[in-house]
Amino acid sequence: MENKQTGSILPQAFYLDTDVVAIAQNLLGKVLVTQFDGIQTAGLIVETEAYRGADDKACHAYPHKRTPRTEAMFLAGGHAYIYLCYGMHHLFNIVTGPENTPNAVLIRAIEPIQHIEVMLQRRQQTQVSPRLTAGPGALAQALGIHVSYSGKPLLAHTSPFWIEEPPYPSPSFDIQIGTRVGVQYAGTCAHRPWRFSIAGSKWVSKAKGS
DNA sequence: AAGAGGATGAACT
DNA sequence: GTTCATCCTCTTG
Repeated sequence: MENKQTGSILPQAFYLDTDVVAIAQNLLGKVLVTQFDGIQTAGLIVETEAYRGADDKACHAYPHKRTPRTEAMFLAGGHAYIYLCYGMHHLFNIVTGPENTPNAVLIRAIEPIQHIEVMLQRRQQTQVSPRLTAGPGALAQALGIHVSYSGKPLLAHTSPFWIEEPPYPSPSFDIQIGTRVGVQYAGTCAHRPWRFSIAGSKWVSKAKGS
């Protein structure tokens, strides 16, 4: 029942890199923290996907297309892009690159770290298992993330969410590379190896088409 | 104004 | 492996 505050928040500079694919890899092993109603829940990022608005048909903002939904992706790196998928799942993305560069990293799975009992309650589960936080819709629900927070920054402890360095030196890991899930409509872009996960982690989602 | 489909997950057979 | 819940967004007319 303690709110650990040991990690340091990643600065905006981390998110301003124009290479969203590199950032997607660099986010593995970092800690995603959310804070709602004064209670923090957190998990280690173990699976990500990169989306690039300029030339990636799988990206909602392709090709640089502004709509009310994708507007948040045009913010500077270090903001959240959250949208509702299939009418019920809130998918959490991190905007990257300079302003007006609609790139984002989808967080697909985390390893629960903090206030797991709160996550279980939000998910209406009783047993801790990968089902708790494996998959973008699952982890968003576990962390209390809602589309109404789309466009919020991740840069301060006053934000609803942010990303920290892990509180202790994390062991080195290999990165598993694959194709993104559920983007078959994107033609050849669907074959891009832009899905990354921590090799061997049991907290990574089981994807159908990869 | 209307319709199709989606960066999913759970519960089935 | 298959079905389907559920609703917003975008495209088309």
